[in-house]
Amino acid sequence: MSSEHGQNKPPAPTPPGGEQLALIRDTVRKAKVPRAKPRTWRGAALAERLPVARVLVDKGPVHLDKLWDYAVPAELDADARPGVRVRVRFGAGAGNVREGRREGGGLLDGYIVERVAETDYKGPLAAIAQVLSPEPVLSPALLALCRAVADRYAGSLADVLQLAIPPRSARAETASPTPALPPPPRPEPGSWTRYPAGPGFLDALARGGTPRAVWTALPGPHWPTELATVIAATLASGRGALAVLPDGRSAARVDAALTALLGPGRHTLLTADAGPHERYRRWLAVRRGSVRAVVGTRAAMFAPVQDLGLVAIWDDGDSSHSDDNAPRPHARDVLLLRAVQERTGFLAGDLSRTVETAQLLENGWALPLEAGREQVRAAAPLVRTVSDGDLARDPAARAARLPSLGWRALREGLLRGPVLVQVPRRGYVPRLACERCREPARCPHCVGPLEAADADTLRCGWCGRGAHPWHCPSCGGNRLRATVIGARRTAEELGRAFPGMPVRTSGRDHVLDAVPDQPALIVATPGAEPVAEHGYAAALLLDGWALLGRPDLRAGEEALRRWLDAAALVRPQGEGGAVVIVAEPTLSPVQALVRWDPAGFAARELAERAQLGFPPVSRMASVSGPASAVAELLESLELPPDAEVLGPVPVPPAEQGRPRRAGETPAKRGRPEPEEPWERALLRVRPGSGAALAAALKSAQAARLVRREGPPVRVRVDPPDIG
DNA sequence: AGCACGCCGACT
DNA sequence: GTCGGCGTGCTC
Repeated sequence: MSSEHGQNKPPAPTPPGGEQLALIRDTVRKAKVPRAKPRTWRGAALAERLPVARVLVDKGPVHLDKLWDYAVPAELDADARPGVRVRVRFGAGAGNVREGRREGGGLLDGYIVERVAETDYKGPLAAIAQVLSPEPVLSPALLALCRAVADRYAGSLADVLQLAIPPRSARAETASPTPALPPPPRPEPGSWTRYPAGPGFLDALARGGTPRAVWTALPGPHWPTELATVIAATLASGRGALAVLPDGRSAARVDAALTALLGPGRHTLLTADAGPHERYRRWLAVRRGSVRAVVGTRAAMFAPVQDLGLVAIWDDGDSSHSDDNAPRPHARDVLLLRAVQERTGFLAGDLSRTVETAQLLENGWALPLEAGREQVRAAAPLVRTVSDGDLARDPAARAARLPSLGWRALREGLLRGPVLVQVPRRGYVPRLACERCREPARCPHCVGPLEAADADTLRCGWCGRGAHPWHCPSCGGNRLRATVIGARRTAEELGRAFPGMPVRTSGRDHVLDAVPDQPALIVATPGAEPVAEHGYAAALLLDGWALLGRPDLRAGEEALRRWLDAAALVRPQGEGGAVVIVAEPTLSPVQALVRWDPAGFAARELAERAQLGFPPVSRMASVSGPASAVAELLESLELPPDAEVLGPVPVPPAEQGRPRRAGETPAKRGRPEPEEPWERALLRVRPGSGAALAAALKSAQAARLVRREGPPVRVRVDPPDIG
């Protein structure tokens, strides 16, 4: 009975009597699973010390978001340490003492959170079925962090653990741990001397301090090395450091800078493209303390760095810092929680500045790390604006829709090196606008945004009605600004305007990392701009109105961020670097670019948000789903007294997202519900009540799930797209 | 989520 | 008299 139908599995330990039934069931159910079969341990002796394990079940519905007590068999005593992955039987009947009957209940994965002497549970404990691996992957610090993240985002601990702990790869665990290298010597400040507070910040880190700063990086190629220097200074104190970057490209640049600074062996790169096995191997090396510094993309925000001394984030305004999976935590906020919980230094670095980091400065939690005006002038290109009505007289330039100033900048730049042309992504433009006054075109029936269904048809993005003869309600114009011309067509047109000049494009599908230092036109969409070896000679930022016209609270902030990112790749003004932006010169993001003043812009933006009661000054959450389900959830919410409910309003079909998992039939009463229109409500609380709001949402959501009330409702704390 | 227990209608 | 509907509640 110990062989399982010829499968070449290791022989089962001889079970105590009366267990055949369970073995047979497992064999029949999943004969292909090559795992050691879990035992039921009935009658087995328990561990002598601390025979109770408190287990967090990894998957399952939200209301399982609590600890369960299991007995620890003596045989598993040594391996069943806090933090290890285990399998437990869970479900009705599992503990039922109808002898010899069921050993039922499914096997679920989980983690031992602690070992204790006694249980509060009145009833017989089931035993842990199996210790999957003796590797303690869930440390107390990681658990505390994940709990805090789950609370902040009204999500379940199990969901957060899934983001924080990579899937196991048994092979990776067998590698013998290498001892950590000794702390490196304290690094030279290098280009940090351009910032008055820079050397002091490095010094504080190197001496074991925990300074907190918002760093507005000077334009140019130095920031990866500067970030690496900050990490090296923290390592010099004998502590670890963690830096999170928005994409693999920028993470690789900082990784390379660290290698140049420290050589190999003291740091590791944690990004998705390493593959699951390699990722787990590196993660383990970090957890085991072999490697003290981590550079990575957002999943690295949970990296179990030992004795963490600094957490850093680069470009926190980039949307890829929001995780895709529930509860969709933002790397900046996770790192802020870590900085507080693990008492570390904090650095948010950026060429621009978000309102969130502006708020850290305003309330005094962090200090600014900024260069003086003369350093900015020395590093930044000359920025000029041109309104796009002003078309060049040159026929080739007219054909490429270039204003004269832009045309000149391109022509002169190309004499001295590569020139960057930034074009908003096609499809990035959410709505049409009046050609004359730029007033967004709205549906005459429901005020939704109008879209161009095809060349000649207008349709409302919300209600779907057509709006054929359109007139601008504010200026009476009847011509619409259509779509943005995409990168590829822009490249074709520029190629005709500059015959013989090489034209390359970099966009979503094929992103260029770098371009050589030769005259060429580089057409790129925002975020995909290649680095030029010695900087671009010039840049032309086209169709600024498209970035600014997005119906989003962050449109201005985001546009400025995109422009600064591109303009920072251009040579300094003193070396002839020039930027021309095609946009309305009076708009404040445009002016902030011309003055190279992201800090001032963010401060004004923050003040405005405070005035309007918008995040991050207040905290918001969105609740969306079928109208009746949203209404029920709102009804059952026990909100803090200062909470406001905005809406609900209809959700345009395009934003409803994919339907929930298949096989879920909302109609249980036989009465098939018609697919109900979706609604979204926003909840808003004053500063300080964010935790109460999240707690209220979490318990209302849990109550719904426990009672299986209708279709699920999507809850999101800090929704990114409030317009 | 599963899966039991439990309390009311039409069937061999 | 039972079989079985799915409402309610628990799972260490």
